[in-house]
Amino acid sequence: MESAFSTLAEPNRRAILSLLAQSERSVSEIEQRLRMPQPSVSKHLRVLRDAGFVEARVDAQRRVYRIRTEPLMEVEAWLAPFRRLWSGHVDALERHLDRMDAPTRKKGKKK
Amino acid sequence: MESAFSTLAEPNRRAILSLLAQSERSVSEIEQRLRMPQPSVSKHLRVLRDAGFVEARVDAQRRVYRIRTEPLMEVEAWLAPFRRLWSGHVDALERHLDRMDAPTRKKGKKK
DNA sequence: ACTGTATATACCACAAACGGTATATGTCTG
DNA sequence: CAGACATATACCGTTTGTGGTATATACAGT
Repeated sequence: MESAFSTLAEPNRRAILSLLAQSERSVSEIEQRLRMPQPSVSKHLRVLRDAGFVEARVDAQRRVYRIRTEPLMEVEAWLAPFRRLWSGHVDALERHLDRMDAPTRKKGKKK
Repeated sequence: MESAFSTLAEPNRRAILSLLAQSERSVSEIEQRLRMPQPSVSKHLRVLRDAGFVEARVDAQRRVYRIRTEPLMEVEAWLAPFRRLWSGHVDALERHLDRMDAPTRKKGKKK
């Protein structure tokens, strides 16, 4: 897994990060909240950790994961030069999202 | 290719977008500037177009591609909730840190 | 219509990612 | 020490993405 972007390409990993954005969580907490099998959670956390997106704290048998911001700031930095292209009409995003699939917004968009 | 993020996972595609951020370009211009084979450029442009990142204008035999901002704004929107984790705004973490070493910190924000 | 140019697509081979299952490692409790 | 619990990893099969090459489509100029 080369870059921050390819790490974020996976929907489950983005979900994990969004969850961890609220507060740190143990593996089993993530497993329950996101309803995904434990090996899958561990594997995605491994990828996220290798890419620097999360770090783990050991608490007895648990590993509590929390976000590291550096890779996210990388993404932010890559995005920065494009921001001038839309700074001015901010509501274009809302129109776009509304057009996509309003009823089933929680998962990724379909093709 | 499901999401905006998986589209951005490819380095060549990010390079194309960065190039198009400066100005619109024809396929052959992209091919020359990025030194990648023409079929590769066309294929990546196809993916970018399907994901809404670019659109093409026809100019005789040329297709001139330019950026569309909506998917980039999607990324920006996904990133937004994380920004508080590193921004200079006053949130709980920041107040906590301020309490720990108040004397050396200035109160203004960075920008 | 023929030729050169610009761009798109079809096909193939290969590598890598993902989900699922089983198993290994490690830690706590009794 | 056993046995339960928490997490990680190994293995496997399938899918998907990517680069390369060849070819198809479209337009321009003569």
